[in-house]
Amino acid sequence: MTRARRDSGGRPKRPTMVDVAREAGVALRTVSRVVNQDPTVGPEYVVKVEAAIAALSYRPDDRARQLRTGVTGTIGAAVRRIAEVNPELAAIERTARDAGLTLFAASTDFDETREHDILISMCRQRLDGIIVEPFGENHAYLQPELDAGVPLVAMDRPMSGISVDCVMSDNASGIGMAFHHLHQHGHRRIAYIGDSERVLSGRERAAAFRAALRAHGEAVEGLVHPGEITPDRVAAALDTALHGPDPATALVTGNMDTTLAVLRHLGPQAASRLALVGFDEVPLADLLQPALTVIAQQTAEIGRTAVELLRARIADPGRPVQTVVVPVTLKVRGSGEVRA
Amino acid sequence: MTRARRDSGGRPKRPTMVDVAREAGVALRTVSRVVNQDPTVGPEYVVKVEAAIAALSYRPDDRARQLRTGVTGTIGAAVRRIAEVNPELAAIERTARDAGLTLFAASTDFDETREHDILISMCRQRLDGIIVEPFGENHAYLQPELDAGVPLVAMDRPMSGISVDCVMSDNASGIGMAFHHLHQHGHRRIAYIGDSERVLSGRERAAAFRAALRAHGEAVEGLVHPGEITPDRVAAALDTALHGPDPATALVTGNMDTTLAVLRHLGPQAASRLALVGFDEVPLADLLQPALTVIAQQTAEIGRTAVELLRARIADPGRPVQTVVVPVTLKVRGSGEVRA
DNA sequence: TATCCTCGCGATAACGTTATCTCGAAGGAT
DNA sequence: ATCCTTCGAGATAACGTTATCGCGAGGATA
Repeated sequence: MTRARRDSGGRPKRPTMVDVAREAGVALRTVSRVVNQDPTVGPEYVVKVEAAIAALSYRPDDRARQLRTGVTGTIGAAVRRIAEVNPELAAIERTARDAGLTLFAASTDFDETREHDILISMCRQRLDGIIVEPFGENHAYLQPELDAGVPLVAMDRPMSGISVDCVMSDNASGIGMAFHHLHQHGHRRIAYIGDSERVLSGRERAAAFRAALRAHGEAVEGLVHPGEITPDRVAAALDTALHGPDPATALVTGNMDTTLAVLRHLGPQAASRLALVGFDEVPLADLLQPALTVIAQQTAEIGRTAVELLRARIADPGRPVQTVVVPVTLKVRGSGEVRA
Repeated sequence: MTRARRDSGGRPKRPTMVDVAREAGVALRTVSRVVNQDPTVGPEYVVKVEAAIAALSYRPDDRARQLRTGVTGTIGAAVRRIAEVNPELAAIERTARDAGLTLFAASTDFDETREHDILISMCRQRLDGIIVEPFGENHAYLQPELDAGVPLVAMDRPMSGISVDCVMSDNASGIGMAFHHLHQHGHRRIAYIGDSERVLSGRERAAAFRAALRAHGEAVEGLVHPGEITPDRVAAALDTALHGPDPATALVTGNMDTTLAVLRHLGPQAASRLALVGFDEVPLADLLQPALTVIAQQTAEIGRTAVELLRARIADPGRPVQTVVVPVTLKVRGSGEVRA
């Protein structure tokens, strides 16, 4: 057992390959070969080196290895929120692990500046590739990184100002399915409350809803309410839709946060009388009364595809940019089957 | 605009400080000084270097910097699940960011092998410190890392086999509060279903519940059911507690997953007739009927404290090991106030 | 036995950055 | 006018690893 050296700061200094080589009485390069399981090393050397590694409790420094080899074996994921229910991220982590890649995840936190900082930081760390759930308005600042060969994949929404691979849900079909489902249950006044049209997914969903209304010969006025997802804004939209002269009897919500805001504003009693289909799965949707009917995104498929797109681009930086659209499914649970 | 060089692999090669120095006509060291905002650089040099940086779209390589300086500015968090509701992790990310630290989070996924791999990988990356929500039985394999000066903090549970800083909730008090609350509402047969006593939190909570029963002169038999959190096991425990000769009228659940398993097994009708207090906050607890009364952990405080403990240890590796116990609070919402 | 490979280990350069040291020029004091 | 100090920039080593190259020993072939 060799005592750990300490540097001037007083903090212990970890042994390096040089130390191991000295301890084992072999060359530095031989230690490297043993660590990397190079088969051309003689068995007696392997024994000596492994003994020295154990004696010093040597641990290779990945930073140095990465610097030398040029690859990090790590991909980054800049998502809106880690630490919240995020099945896409879970799928990304699982897929990355299966591919032997380490995942580095960070929350952009609905903050454009933070998104910028995270992405630039990931570039400076020379990650092998980056998956981003875009939030900002303009990502043209990433063009130099793209030119430098940084593999980049957008998830849930395309990026603006640059051309990158993208995987996203079929928003239009999903909204169409929700509308159609409610229409089939006898509703004629169906309202929509959803996210702001600033982001593409919000734009697509609101547009699809307007199109559905028109296709069924219904008027659009007073029924489509995109905007910020704040309790107040959602409450106002809800009041307009439900308490006007020609009140809606059914509602489609454009994403999970809007769905929850609606449920909280209405309260359990009123909510149970309203026909409601939410876009996006909601945790514990099955425990609510009535259980919540939703348009579910294939989140696992989206996350998996994001990693596969990224791996494909890492393997072939020159391949054509690709957009994958993943279908959505209707989950009938009760709230969407309230009759008019 | 200088064209990006390509290495033999065909992938673009990013410009380095040497390239910038050549472009700017200055020494390598001067570029480094500009990048690091060294005030001793003459203004005309700053202009020249910054122009060269922009022209080449140079981006410093953090790996090389980290290797040279020895610090990564990054802390790791090995938690059971990123991508699930995890307020502790959210607080960790926020606190780390405010401290100028990058957070690297990974899911141990309730898998001891995976936990081991993640922790070792974090050590190899020479992160500045590690926060771990321990899962495995024995962490003695981390002793060499501790000796080497790797700062380590346990969250939610202490670690076994090594002595490290720890922040955790006051489990015993929480269970006591839950029991007392139900007792005050007239219940005399109160059952407990919770996690396995294999882990310390499960052990503490079950023990506290037994102690509460004894303190109130109640018999313990048939009322305390620790074990794996599978739907079948929870269902069996529930049947034993509720359908025996002397059935329980109230229930304390030992953690969120148990609470959800109970609610799902009982169904909405039966659940609304049972007095229930859950340990741990449940997402959407306010939307259930009745809304769920819980013992809430101060998750934000726990996450923040974990980072602070880690920073303190990074700053002073020799400081005494410290355990912080954070109080819990009772959130009265309805389910715990069902009378006997 | 001489020659040619082949195999396996060692010396050394290189990855891209920062830290240490040197050195020249400028400016003030004697 | 000379010396000393100060200031700012350049040359070079170093961080810990892997890749390239060289070289000596040993076996196969002529």
